[in-house]
Amino acid sequence: MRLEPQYKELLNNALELSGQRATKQREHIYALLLQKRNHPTAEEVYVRAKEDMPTISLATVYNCLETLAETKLIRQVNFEREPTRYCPNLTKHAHFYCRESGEIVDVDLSDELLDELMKVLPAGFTAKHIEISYDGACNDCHD
Amino acid sequence: MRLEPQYKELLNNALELSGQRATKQREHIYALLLQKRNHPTAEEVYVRAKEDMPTISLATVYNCLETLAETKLIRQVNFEREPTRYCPNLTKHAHFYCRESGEIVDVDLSDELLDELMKVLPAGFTAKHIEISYDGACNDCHD
DNA sequence: GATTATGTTTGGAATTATTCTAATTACAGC
DNA sequence: GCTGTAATTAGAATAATTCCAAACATAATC
Repeated sequence: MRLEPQYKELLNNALELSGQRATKQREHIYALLLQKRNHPTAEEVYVRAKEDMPTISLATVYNCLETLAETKLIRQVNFEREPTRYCPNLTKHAHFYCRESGEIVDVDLSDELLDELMKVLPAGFTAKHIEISYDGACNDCHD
Repeated sequence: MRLEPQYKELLNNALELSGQRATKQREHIYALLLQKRNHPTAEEVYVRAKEDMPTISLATVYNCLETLAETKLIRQVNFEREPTRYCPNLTKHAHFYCRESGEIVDVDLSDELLDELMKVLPAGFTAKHIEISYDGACNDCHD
Protein backbone atom coordinates (compact mmCIF):
# COMPACT_ATOMS: atom_id res chain seq x y z
CA MET A 1 0.00 0.00 0.00
CA ARG A 2 1.36 3.38 -1.02
CA LEU A 3 0.16 6.81 0.04
CA GLU A 4 -0.23 9.03 -3.01
CA PRO A 5 1.94 12.16 -3.07
CA GLN A 6 -0.88 14.65 -2.72
CA TYR A 7 -2.21 12.87 0.36
CA LYS A 8 1.24 12.44 1.77
CA GLU A 9 1.66 16.20 1.57
CA LEU A 10 -1.73 16.77 3.15
CA LEU A 11 -0.81 14.47 6.00
CA ASN A 12 2.64 16.00 6.50
CA ASN A 13 1.26 19.52 6.54
CA ALA A 14 -1.50 18.66 8.95
CA LEU A 15 0.87 16.92 11.32
CA GLU A 16 3.46 19.65 11.13
CA LEU A 17 0.82 22.27 11.75
CA SER A 18 -0.17 20.54 14.98
CA GLY A 19 3.44 19.87 15.97
CA GLN A 20 3.29 16.12 15.57
CA ARG A 21 5.57 13.74 13.72
CA ALA A 22 4.92 11.88 10.51
CA THR A 23 5.36 8.22 11.40
CA LYS A 24 5.13 5.04 9.38
CA GLN A 25 2.09 3.96 11.36
CA ARG A 26 0.16 7.19 10.83
CA GLU A 27 0.94 7.13 7.14
CA HIS A 28 -0.04 3.52 6.83
CA ILE A 29 -3.37 3.97 8.54
CA TYR A 30 -4.22 7.05 6.55
CA ALA A 31 -3.37 5.26 3.31
CA LEU A 32 -5.49 2.30 4.27
CA LEU A 33 -8.51 4.48 5.03
CA LEU A 34 -8.14 6.28 1.73
CA GLN A 35 -7.72 3.10 -0.24
CA LYS A 36 -10.81 1.23 0.92
CA ARG A 37 -13.51 3.64 1.99
CA ASN A 38 -15.89 1.41 3.84
CA HIS A 39 -16.09 3.25 7.14
CA PRO A 40 -14.21 0.64 9.14
CA THR A 41 -14.20 0.40 12.92
CA ALA A 42 -10.95 0.70 14.86
CA GLU A 43 -10.86 -3.06 15.15
CA GLU A 44 -11.25 -3.44 11.39
CA VAL A 45 -8.53 -0.90 10.77
CA TYR A 46 -6.34 -2.88 13.14
CA VAL A 47 -6.88 -6.12 11.22
CA ARG A 48 -6.14 -4.45 7.90
CA ALA A 49 -3.14 -2.56 9.22
CA LYS A 50 -1.55 -5.78 10.45
CA GLU A 51 -1.54 -7.27 6.95
CA ASP A 52 1.34 -5.03 5.92
CA MET A 53 2.58 -4.08 9.37
CA PRO A 54 2.23 -7.16 11.58
CA THR A 55 3.74 -5.62 14.69
CA ILE A 56 1.37 -2.66 14.95
CA SER A 57 -0.69 -2.62 18.15
CA LEU A 58 -4.35 -1.85 18.67
CA ALA A 59 -3.41 1.02 20.96
CA THR A 60 -1.40 2.57 18.15
CA VAL A 61 -4.35 2.22 15.81
CA TYR A 62 -6.51 4.12 18.29
CA ASN A 63 -3.77 6.71 18.74
CA CYS A 64 -3.33 7.23 15.01
CA LEU A 65 -7.05 7.46 14.37
CA GLU A 66 -7.33 10.02 17.12
CA THR A 67 -4.47 12.04 15.67
CA LEU A 68 -5.96 11.93 12.18
CA ALA A 69 -9.34 13.00 13.51
CA GLU A 70 -7.79 15.80 15.56
CA THR A 71 -5.98 17.14 12.55
CA LYS A 72 -9.21 16.96 10.55
CA LEU A 73 -7.94 14.46 8.02
CA ILE A 74 -10.67 12.00 8.86
CA ARG A 75 -14.04 12.21 10.59
CA GLN A 76 -15.51 10.08 13.30
CA VAL A 77 -19.01 8.81 12.73
CA ASN A 78 -21.32 7.24 15.23
CA PHE A 79 -24.36 5.10 14.74
CA GLU A 80 -26.65 3.98 17.49
CA ARG A 81 -25.26 1.19 19.61
CA GLU A 82 -22.39 0.59 17.29
CA PRO A 83 -18.69 1.17 17.72
CA THR A 84 -17.31 4.42 16.35
CA ARG A 85 -16.43 4.31 12.66
CA TYR A 86 -13.95 6.36 10.65
CA CYS A 87 -14.01 7.75 7.14
CA PRO A 88 -11.58 9.81 5.11
CA ASN A 89 -14.15 11.66 2.98
CA LEU A 90 -13.79 15.31 3.90
CA THR A 91 -16.51 16.73 1.70
CA LYS A 92 -19.72 17.76 3.34
CA HIS A 93 -21.85 14.70 3.49
CA ALA A 94 -24.22 12.68 5.57
CA HIS A 95 -24.19 8.94 6.23
CA PHE A 96 -26.84 6.51 5.20
CA TYR A 97 -26.99 3.37 7.30
CA CYS A 98 -28.81 0.44 5.72
CA ARG A 99 -30.48 -1.70 8.35
CA GLU A 100 -30.64 -4.70 6.03
CA SER A 101 -27.11 -4.96 4.76
CA GLY A 102 -25.36 -2.94 7.43
CA GLU A 103 -23.76 -0.92 4.67
CA ILE A 104 -22.90 2.72 5.15
CA VAL A 105 -23.13 5.06 2.18
CA ASP A 106 -22.13 8.71 1.93
CA VAL A 107 -24.84 11.15 0.89
CA ASP A 108 -23.71 14.47 -0.52
CA LEU A 109 -25.12 17.65 0.96
CA SER A 110 -25.33 21.02 -0.72
CA ASP A 111 -24.12 24.19 0.95
CA GLU A 112 -27.63 25.61 0.66
CA LEU A 113 -29.08 22.76 2.66
CA LEU A 114 -26.40 23.10 5.33
CA ASP A 115 -27.06 26.83 5.49
CA GLU A 116 -30.70 26.15 6.11
CA LEU A 117 -29.81 23.72 8.87
CA MET A 118 -27.64 26.38 10.49
CA LYS A 119 -30.44 28.90 10.33
CA VAL A 120 -32.74 26.86 12.54
CA LEU A 121 -30.42 27.13 15.53
CA PRO A 122 -31.66 29.27 18.43
CA ALA A 123 -30.13 32.73 18.82
CA GLY A 124 -26.66 32.73 20.31
CA PHE A 125 -25.86 29.17 19.28
CA THR A 126 -23.03 28.51 16.86
CA ALA A 127 -22.27 25.12 15.44
CA LYS A 128 -18.86 24.06 14.21
CA HIS A 129 -20.20 20.86 12.85
CA ILE A 130 -23.39 19.01 11.96
CA GLU A 131 -23.64 15.26 11.93
CA ILE A 132 -26.46 13.79 9.89
CA SER A 133 -27.26 10.09 9.80
CA TYR A 134 -30.02 8.49 7.80
CA ASP A 135 -31.27 5.10 8.75
CA GLY A 136 -33.33 2.88 6.42
CA ALA A 137 -32.99 0.63 3.37
CA CYS A 138 -30.56 1.15 0.52
CA ASN A 139 -31.44 0.49 -3.10
CA ASP A 140 -30.09 -3.08 -3.05
CA CYS A 141 -32.26 -3.99 -0.11
CA HIS A 142 -35.75 -3.35 -1.43
CA ASP A 143 -38.14 -6.17 -2.40
CA MET B 1 -42.47 10.98 41.35
CA ARG B 2 -45.80 10.54 39.64
CA LEU B 3 -46.52 9.84 36.00
CA GLU B 4 -49.19 12.21 34.69
CA PRO B 5 -52.39 10.56 33.44
CA GLN B 6 -51.93 11.43 29.78
CA TYR B 7 -48.44 9.93 29.76
CA LYS B 8 -49.57 6.94 31.71
CA GLU B 9 -52.13 6.27 29.03
CA LEU B 10 -49.55 6.76 26.30
CA LEU B 11 -47.28 4.27 28.01
CA ASN B 12 -50.03 1.74 28.63
CA ASN B 13 -51.20 1.91 25.04
CA ALA B 14 -47.72 1.59 23.63
CA LEU B 15 -46.92 -1.38 25.82
CA GLU B 16 -50.22 -3.10 25.16
CA LEU B 17 -49.77 -2.58 21.44
CA SER B 18 -46.47 -4.39 21.52
CA GLY B 19 -47.75 -7.09 23.88
CA GLN B 20 -45.69 -6.06 26.87
CA ARG B 21 -46.68 -5.42 30.45
CA ALA B 22 -46.89 -2.13 32.28
CA THR B 23 -44.57 -2.52 35.24
CA LYS B 24 -43.65 -0.23 38.11
CA GLN B 25 -40.09 0.00 36.81
CA ARG B 26 -41.05 0.98 33.27
CA GLU B 27 -43.46 3.57 34.57
CA HIS B 28 -40.91 4.94 36.98
CA ILE B 29 -38.20 5.30 34.37
CA TYR B 30 -40.54 6.90 31.88
CA ALA B 31 -41.72 9.39 34.51
CA LEU B 32 -38.17 10.22 35.45
CA LEU B 33 -37.19 10.91 31.85
CA LEU B 34 -40.21 13.13 31.36
CA GLN B 35 -39.66 15.02 34.56
CA LYS B 36 -36.05 16.08 34.03
CA ARG B 37 -35.24 16.31 30.36
CA ASN B 38 -31.49 16.45 30.38
CA HIS B 39 -30.71 13.54 28.08
CA PRO B 40 -29.26 11.29 30.77
CA THR B 41 -27.13 8.23 30.12
CA ALA B 42 -28.29 4.80 31.26
CA GLU B 43 -26.00 5.11 34.25
CA GLU B 44 -27.52 8.47 35.20
CA VAL B 45 -31.01 7.07 34.83
CA TYR B 46 -29.95 4.23 37.11
CA VAL B 47 -28.74 6.62 39.80
CA ARG B 48 -31.92 8.68 39.65
CA ALA B 49 -34.17 5.65 39.53
CA LYS B 50 -32.64 4.28 42.72
CA GLU B 51 -33.61 7.37 44.70
CA ASP B 52 -37.24 6.27 44.75
CA MET B 53 -36.73 2.62 43.93
CA PRO B 54 -33.57 1.47 45.68
CA THR B 55 -33.75 -2.16 44.60
CA ILE B 56 -33.89 -1.53 40.85
CA SER B 57 -30.96 -3.01 38.96
CA LEU B 58 -28.85 -1.55 36.18
CA ALA B 59 -29.91 -4.40 33.90
CA THR B 60 -33.53 -3.44 34.42
CA VAL B 61 -32.74 0.15 33.57
CA TYR B 62 -31.20 -1.00 30.30
CA ASN B 63 -34.17 -3.29 29.66
CA CYS B 64 -36.71 -0.56 30.35
CA LEU B 65 -34.90 1.99 28.21
CA GLU B 66 -34.76 -0.52 25.40
CA THR B 67 -38.46 -1.24 25.72
CA LEU B 68 -39.33 2.46 25.75
CA ALA B 69 -37.16 3.07 22.69
CA GLU B 70 -38.67 0.07 20.89
CA THR B 71 -42.16 1.33 21.49
CA LYS B 72 -41.13 4.77 20.27
CA LEU B 73 -41.77 6.55 23.54
CA ILE B 74 -38.22 7.74 23.78
CA ARG B 75 -35.34 8.13 21.35
CA GLN B 76 -31.74 7.08 21.61
CA VAL B 77 -29.17 9.70 20.78
CA ASN B 78 -25.48 9.23 20.21
CA PHE B 79 -22.67 11.71 20.33
CA GLU B 80 -19.12 10.98 19.36
CA ARG B 81 -17.25 8.88 21.88
CA GLU B 82 -19.95 9.19 24.44
CA PRO B 83 -22.32 6.66 25.90
CA THR B 84 -25.77 6.47 24.36
CA ARG B 85 -28.19 9.01 25.77
CA TYR B 86 -31.98 8.96 25.98
CA CYS B 87 -34.64 11.61 25.63
CA PRO B 88 -38.41 11.60 25.83
CA ASN B 89 -39.07 14.42 23.36
CA LEU B 90 -40.94 12.84 20.45
CA THR B 91 -41.28 15.88 18.24
CA LYS B 92 -39.01 16.11 15.25
CA HIS B 93 -35.87 17.69 16.50
CA ALA B 94 -32.12 17.66 16.34
CA HIS B 95 -29.65 17.77 19.21
CA PHE B 96 -27.20 20.51 19.91
CA TYR B 97 -24.16 19.45 21.89
CA CYS B 98 -22.25 22.25 23.57
CA ARG B 99 -18.54 21.45 23.77
CA GLU B 100 -18.00 23.90 26.60
CA SER B 101 -20.70 22.98 29.05
CA GLY B 102 -21.45 19.48 27.81
CA GLU B 103 -25.10 20.47 27.70
CA ILE B 104 -27.45 18.99 25.14
CA VAL B 105 -30.28 21.11 23.81
CA ASP B 106 -33.13 20.13 21.50
CA VAL B 107 -33.45 22.06 18.24
CA ASP B 108 -36.80 21.97 16.51
CA LEU B 109 -36.95 21.03 12.84
CA SER B 110 -39.67 21.90 10.38
CA ASP B 111 -41.29 19.31 8.13
CA GLU B 112 -40.12 21.28 5.11
CA LEU B 113 -36.50 21.01 6.16
CA LEU B 114 -36.87 17.30 6.80
CA ASP B 115 -38.51 16.90 3.40
CA GLU B 116 -35.56 18.58 1.79
CA LEU B 117 -33.19 16.29 3.61
CA MET B 118 -35.14 13.29 2.33
CA LYS B 119 -34.98 14.58 -1.22
CA VAL B 120 -31.18 14.49 -1.34
CA LEU B 121 -31.08 10.71 -0.92
CA PRO B 122 -29.91 8.74 -3.96
CA ALA B 123 -32.58 6.95 -6.01
CA GLY B 124 -33.87 3.76 -4.42
CA PHE B 125 -32.91 4.75 -0.89
CA THR B 126 -35.61 5.20 1.72
CA ALA B 127 -34.93 6.48 5.20
CA LYS B 128 -37.11 5.72 8.19
CA HIS B 129 -35.23 8.12 10.34
CA ILE B 130 -32.72 10.97 10.28
CA GLU B 131 -30.47 11.78 13.17
CA ILE B 132 -29.02 15.27 13.24
CA SER B 133 -26.48 16.44 15.80
CA TYR B 134 -24.98 19.88 15.98
CA ASP B 135 -21.76 20.41 17.80
CA GLY B 136 -20.51 23.83 18.94
CA ALA B 137 -21.10 26.48 21.60
CA CYS B 138 -24.43 27.31 23.16
CA ASN B 139 -25.51 30.84 23.99
CA ASP B 140 -24.25 30.65 27.59
CA CYS B 141 -20.80 29.65 26.46
CA HIS B 142 -19.74 32.57 24.29
CA ASP B 143 -17.16 35.14 25.39
C1' DG C 1 28.70 11.17 15.18
C1' DA C 2 27.37 10.46 20.21
C1' DT C 3 24.13 12.33 23.62
C1' DT C 4 20.05 14.02 25.17
C1' DA C 5 15.29 15.23 25.11
C1' DT C 6 10.95 14.50 23.37
C1' DG C 7 7.41 12.12 20.91
C1' DT C 8 5.59 7.58 19.56
C1' DT C 9 4.70 2.83 19.80
C1' DT C 10 3.89 -1.36 22.22
C1' DG C 11 1.54 -4.92 25.11
C1' DG C 12 -1.04 -5.54 28.68
C1' DA C 13 -3.89 -4.02 32.36
C1' DA C 14 -7.79 -1.17 33.54
C1' DT C 15 -12.06 1.05 32.66
C1' DT C 16 -16.53 1.87 30.77
C1' DA C 17 -20.72 0.70 28.41
C1' DT C 18 -23.55 -2.86 27.45
C1' DT C 19 -25.41 -7.52 27.10
C1' DC C 20 -26.14 -12.13 28.77
C1' DT C 21 -27.53 -15.71 32.02
C1' DA C 22 -29.77 -18.22 35.45
C1' DA C 23 -32.56 -17.76 39.40
C1' DT C 24 -36.32 -15.39 41.45
C1' DT C 25 -40.41 -12.62 41.47
C1' DA C 26 -44.77 -10.57 39.74
C1' DC C 27 -48.71 -10.69 37.34
C1' DA C 28 -52.72 -12.04 33.98
C1' DG C 29 -55.86 -15.46 32.86
C1' DC C 30 -58.04 -19.45 34.14
C1' DG D 1 -55.58 -19.83 44.58
C1' DC D 2 -52.85 -22.26 40.57
C1' DT D 3 -50.26 -21.98 36.34
C1' DG D 4 -47.68 -20.08 32.71
C1' DT D 5 -45.38 -16.36 30.96
C1' DA D 6 -43.07 -12.01 31.31
C1' DA D 7 -40.04 -9.09 33.90
C1' DT D 8 -36.62 -8.20 37.32
C1' DT D 9 -32.46 -9.06 39.67
C1' DA D 10 -27.39 -9.70 40.62
C1' DG D 11 -23.56 -10.83 38.87
C1' DA D 12 -20.68 -12.64 35.22
C1' DA D 13 -19.24 -11.88 30.50
C1' DT D 14 -18.20 -9.18 26.52
C1' DA D 15 -16.91 -5.29 23.68
C1' DA D 16 -15.01 -0.83 22.93
C1' DT D 17 -11.81 2.17 24.46
C1' DT D 18 -8.32 4.29 27.37
C1' DC D 19 -4.44 4.20 30.39
C1' DC D 20 0.20 3.06 31.73
C1' DA D 21 5.02 2.09 31.96
C1' DA D 22 8.72 0.44 29.29
C1' DA D 23 11.00 0.34 24.90
C1' DC D 24 11.96 2.58 20.69
C1' DA D 25 12.65 6.30 17.16
C1' DT D 26 13.65 10.64 15.83
C1' DA D 27 15.19 15.64 16.09
C1' DA D 28 18.03 18.80 18.20
C1' DT D 29 22.23 19.82 20.56
C1' DC D 30 26.84 19.38 21.59
